[in-house]
Amino acid sequence: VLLTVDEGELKVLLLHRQTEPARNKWALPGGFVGIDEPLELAARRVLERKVHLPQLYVEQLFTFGDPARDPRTRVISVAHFALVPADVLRASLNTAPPEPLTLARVRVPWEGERGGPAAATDDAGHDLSLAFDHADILGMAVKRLRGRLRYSPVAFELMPREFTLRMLQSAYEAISGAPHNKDAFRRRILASGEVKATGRLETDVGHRPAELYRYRPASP
Amino acid sequence: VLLTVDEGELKVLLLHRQTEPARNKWALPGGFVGIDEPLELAARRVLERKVHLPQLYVEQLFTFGDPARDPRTRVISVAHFALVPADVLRASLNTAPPEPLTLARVRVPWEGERGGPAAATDDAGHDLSLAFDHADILGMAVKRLRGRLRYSPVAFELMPREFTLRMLQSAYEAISGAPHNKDAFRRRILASGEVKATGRLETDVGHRPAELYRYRPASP
DNA sequence: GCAATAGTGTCTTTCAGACACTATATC
DNA sequence: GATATAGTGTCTGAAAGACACTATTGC
Repeated sequence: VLLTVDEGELKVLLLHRQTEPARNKWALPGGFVGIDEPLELAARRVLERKVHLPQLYVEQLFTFGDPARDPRTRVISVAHFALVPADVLRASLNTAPPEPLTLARVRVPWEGERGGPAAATDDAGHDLSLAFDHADILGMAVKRLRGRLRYSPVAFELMPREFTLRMLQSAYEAISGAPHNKDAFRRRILASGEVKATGRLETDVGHRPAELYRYRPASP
Repeated sequence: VLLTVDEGELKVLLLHRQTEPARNKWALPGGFVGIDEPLELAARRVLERKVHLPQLYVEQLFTFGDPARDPRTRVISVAHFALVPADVLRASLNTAPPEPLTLARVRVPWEGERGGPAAATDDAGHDLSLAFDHADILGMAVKRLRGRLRYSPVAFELMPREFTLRMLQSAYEAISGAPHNKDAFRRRILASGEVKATGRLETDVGHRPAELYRYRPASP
């Protein structure tokens, strides 16, 4: 489940299936694990084949094993989710071989961290038909990402190298699906010591430019 | 990973391996998934075979798939963790067939939710030798349980039907590995609306008896 | 009465939300 | 100068920690 925040919205990479089963539906990228291959490496390899992306954040999500989830035979999927900054992903998609893939908006029909299936929509806002139990997997990824947001610096994985605090807040809001308090957000992020001011300002923004920051992982 | 809190300490059910590999080491209960069996059902079945326990809390934990984790062949384990009140487990162990199993103390060499392997010790406090990567699995279970503690009513799964707030706090402390503030703990639990006073008091305690409460899941 | 723990009241600290205000780019 | 957003200062309210105090059982 490759997620990103693009233009203030949470998006997911989907592939258009050309073969049965679930032909013409949209699916999360997937593949088989090599007999001597670690699970996370397999997830990275699958993504690498679709979009050439080294060094992205990958985390194991959940293992889906319902006997009926694939009509062909018993398939157990160790789902992972990955995060990548939108600018990096866009650049990668432009150089990738022309494949029937899309970066779809994620529509989450529940609030907070309650969980449940999620939908993907096209640019017009119409739901895409997802293959197999991929709506459940997508929902689980969003739930996990929302949970990580509070206690883990995952949001920085979605930022370019230098970013403004407003950009970071916008990513938080896209993920959590709720607005955040500007003052409190700034105070909290700055107090966390996880960002370092560069002293430089953004340019060409038509209003007072914000300072650019970099992510600096906390030492302990 | 069957965990419980017994006598104020976090404990785990371990089986003594009688056969190679890892002979004479201690292992978490495990087994193979049936070809048409859901994953969580398999976990429940395995536990049921060891200790007859209906209706216990089971949650998928993490899937361990390192190619070298079992010396015989590639084995991928979808680890689950389960919670059971100590009194229920003790009663069940007494009626179970005499098997080489133990309820070992869990020793967590890290603080908070940092994660990492955990150890199991005998009553004298000496570490037991754990089979395969089961120290990693145990550590992951403790990490997850500590994480659940704050935002999820899992601690009630470890309580008998009626319990005092002090017992509940003791379980929290055993799991988190850190003392809690009594006043704040009481306020928080009572304010959560997840416990219902019974009006009855504990008896034969040699000091002022505490009121007994029951768990009442929050409505929404 | 003594020991031990249950349970309550209050003060302080911390932190998030709300709001108002000043600052500084582009146009 | 207008506009829009960046960034700061201050008040308030919620919740946790600290501490002191009262309550109630068995012995």
